[in-house]
Amino acid sequence: MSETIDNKAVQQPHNHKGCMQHALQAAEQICSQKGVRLTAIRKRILELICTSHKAIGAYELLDLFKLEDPKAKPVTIYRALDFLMAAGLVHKIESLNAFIGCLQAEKQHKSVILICDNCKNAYEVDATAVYDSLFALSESMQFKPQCLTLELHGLCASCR
Amino acid sequence: MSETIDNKAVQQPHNHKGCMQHALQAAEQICSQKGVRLTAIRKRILELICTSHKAIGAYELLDLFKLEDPKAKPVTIYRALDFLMAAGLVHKIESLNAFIGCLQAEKQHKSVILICDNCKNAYEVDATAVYDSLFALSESMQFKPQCLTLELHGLCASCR
DNA sequence: GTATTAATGTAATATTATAACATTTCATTT
DNA sequence: AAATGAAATGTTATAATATTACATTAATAC
Repeated sequence: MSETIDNKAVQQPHNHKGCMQHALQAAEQICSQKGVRLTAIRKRILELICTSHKAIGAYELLDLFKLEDPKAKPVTIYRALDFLMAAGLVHKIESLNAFIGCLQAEKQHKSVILICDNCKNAYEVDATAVYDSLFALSESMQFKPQCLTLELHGLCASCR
Repeated sequence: MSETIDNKAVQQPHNHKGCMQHALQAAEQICSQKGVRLTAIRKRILELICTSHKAIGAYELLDLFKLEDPKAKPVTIYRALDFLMAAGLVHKIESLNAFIGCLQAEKQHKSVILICDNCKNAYEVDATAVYDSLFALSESMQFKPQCLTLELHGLCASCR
């Protein structure tokens, strides 16, 4: 596995090819570890998602995918997305109904997604402290936490 | 304005009528303060939402509202929801595409929504510490935070 | 009372997501 | 390599969520 990615660095202008390669390598390894199949469709959808750091909608993906497979249907995309999300390779941004590639799928992560409403880039950054605080709160409420949606909209360093 | 509501108490079995009354009173006051109009439709939609602590979908609301106004259309509901959200009286739960009444609209609040996946109740609880942690993180990333989606699914004290 | 703005009515449609069932592909066993 | 069973994909249809555009009515300001 290649080295991990630095949260701050990736939000600067960067050689994006590396992100894509990293994501695909991680995907191959994670799927083989889990004994699940990264099929051609799934891999291609992941590539399309990782083409940029902007969240992409399912139907946008469909349009792109159709360029190569004109007979593709929505369910093709949603099935691939379900698989990729279950594998932790892709996350859904609920507040956008759109999807981003996970840059660090190989690490178990506690992250927040920072979404720039100007440039539309969305980055996952580590938020262990936030999670700790949330877990403490849950405990005090006797609430058993299972699945967190944590999305912060705003303006990124470049756009503010 | 009546006394504030205790986070923990509201999640126990309680006399729900109080919640509803509190929400409607707060709504009247907030709207009059802001100089906006809590029309009959808007008030009724808020009442319907506050009927329970379960998040309710726009089309479920429409079905209920149609019992009284059979000619109502989706946009009737979405307009009311937009108004109520802008006034801070209702929140959308993005991970459910559904809506809950805000129990403490009169207080400026930094809250997380705890959603029980068993009983479906959703409660907003104060999460100032979580926000502090998030703001510190934002600052370190030079990210200017504007709008947070913070929804924690799990099991509530009664259902765990 | 008239003008202006806000709210609502009405119709149509856009966007997002899933269900149901048939067929094909892949991996395993024989 | 053929038979089997499970997983993936193909195909059609439809469900669920949300918005646009324009007409009409109601409230507020002058």
